[in-house]
Amino acid sequence: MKADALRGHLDPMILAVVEHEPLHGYAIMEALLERSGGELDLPTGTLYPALRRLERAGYLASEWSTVGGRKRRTYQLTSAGQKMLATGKSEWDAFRAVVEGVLRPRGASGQA
Amino acid sequence: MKADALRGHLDPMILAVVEHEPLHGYAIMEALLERSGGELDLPTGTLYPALRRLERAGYLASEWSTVGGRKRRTYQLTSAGQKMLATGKSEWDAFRAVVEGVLRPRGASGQA
DNA sequence: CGGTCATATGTAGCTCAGCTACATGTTGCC
DNA sequence: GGCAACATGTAGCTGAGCTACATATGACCG
Repeated sequence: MKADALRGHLDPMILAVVEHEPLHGYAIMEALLERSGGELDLPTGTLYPALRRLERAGYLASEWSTVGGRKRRTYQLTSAGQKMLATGKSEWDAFRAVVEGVLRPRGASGQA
Repeated sequence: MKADALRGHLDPMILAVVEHEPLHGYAIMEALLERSGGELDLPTGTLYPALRRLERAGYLASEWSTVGGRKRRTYQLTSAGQKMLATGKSEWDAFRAVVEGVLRPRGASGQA
């Protein structure tokens, strides 16, 4: 998958992954990989800054813990994050409709 | 629509618009606007550089003409452009599947 | 005849998200 | 000892789409 394609779509995807259960960064990476059927393999240089961005924006809240000697920073969705996720989903639907309307127009005046 | 969302998806959309008939820049803008139901209103600072980029890449070929005293640069799809459009469409399908798999997972192990 | 809108094309410069590459440390296995 | 998986993070680059600006013609109105 091309890198640019993700632009602006990654944030809601991350929020969606922690919607029902808080997860730490590494687990979020694995969840994205699994939900995408192995397609979405984020580099750490993408994920961790994104998580900090989302926390700074108030959509995620984090908490440190130690499990088996390893430090984890666990993120959970805030209420603002829930709203943002809902917004993101409907924005995705709108975006998808736009792209498909252009890529595969049907009906009235689109076709030559 | 957020600006970032378009990243990496605009190119195939432009190619799709000139798939069946060559169009000049301004007409491409209008076609995108129409096919998207008024959602996709590109600034000229986005479209014209994009067209030049696509031409440089060999996906479009352009030709100047004058209609009613106004100069037009008309773009048509090259054979490389046709291939690129097909590639772009299937990449879009894959991307869409990834996003929706993450945003709205169903089945096996995704849900909490 | 002057103003303004639609038509038509273009450039300069900014922004910033996702990337590559690097840096650090633990646990577990061979 | 060494390597993989686990776990988190920063510095710096890239480039596409954006804002703002610049230019020019034709059409319509008063």
